[in-house]
Amino acid sequence: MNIGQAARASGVSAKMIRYYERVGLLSPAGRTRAGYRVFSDDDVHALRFVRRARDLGFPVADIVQLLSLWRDRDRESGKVKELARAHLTELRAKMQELQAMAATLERLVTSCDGDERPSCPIIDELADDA
Amino acid sequence: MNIGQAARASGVSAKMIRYYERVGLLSPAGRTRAGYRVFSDDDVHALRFVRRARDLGFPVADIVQLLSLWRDRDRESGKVKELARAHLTELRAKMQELQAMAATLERLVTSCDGDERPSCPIIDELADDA
DNA sequence: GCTTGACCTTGCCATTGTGGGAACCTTCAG
DNA sequence: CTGAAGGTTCCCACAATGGCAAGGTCAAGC
Repeated sequence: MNIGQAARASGVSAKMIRYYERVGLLSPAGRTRAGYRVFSDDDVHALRFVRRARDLGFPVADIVQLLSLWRDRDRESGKVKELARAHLTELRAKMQELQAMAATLERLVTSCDGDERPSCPIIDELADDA
Repeated sequence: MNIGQAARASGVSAKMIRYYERVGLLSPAGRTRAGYRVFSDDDVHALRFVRRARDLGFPVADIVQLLSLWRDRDRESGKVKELARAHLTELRAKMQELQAMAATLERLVTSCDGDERPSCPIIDELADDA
């Protein structure tokens, strides 16, 4: 099948399939004589794998590892778990950053009257000379 | 003062000061005859404002608005509050995305033995044929 | 006055993953 | 044969930040 069909079958856009190939996440697809990429069912399977990993927020670099572990019949599940755990730690760190911002912002939003008058604790805190 | 001093005084890197000027967040700084940018205390004050807003995760486009509201003696605090509230909504949305990923990932990590054997629910779920 | 080091200038490259569009070629159906 | 749909590559853009390189400037010390 060609790239459009593979895209529809996998849920990965044609654009991204080309990108993944370019950055080495996927090995170069075969080509017809005219230069069209050709995909097998296995390729589509791999694309779905990639999409699911992306949906979990794994960066492309991690997915390279995950794909290789997936294909390794002798993998140690410990390695997969380590990757996942490290990523989970990343996610939690980002969540905490956002959480901290949100907490401050919430406090400010709550304390601001938000009417037609200029007095505004939000602006005041941003402009704080301290 | 020159850009390095302004950077140290504001906590915004020289690189970012130039960037903010280039993208129109800050009006172009004055220059010495030699072409060095010159900053006033007011400029530094604005830079600190920008840094605090960035620390709260406001995108540059929002900060353009916030700066203009800060300078507007007749601002309506309602407009500030609206900006802040919209950003807070964004933050919460991102947190929820991350939260969903983290929840799935946590379930998977917990269910994986993570030893030297290949069996791995994490890989299984990513590769799921369903 | 000259050298040296610190600091300034601009400009380009990289990041991360995704989309948009142009210019051009291929395939297939009518 | 022609036209539509879809493939190809390449460039651009996003957001915000850092790094590096080549070159100009300034101030201090000799």
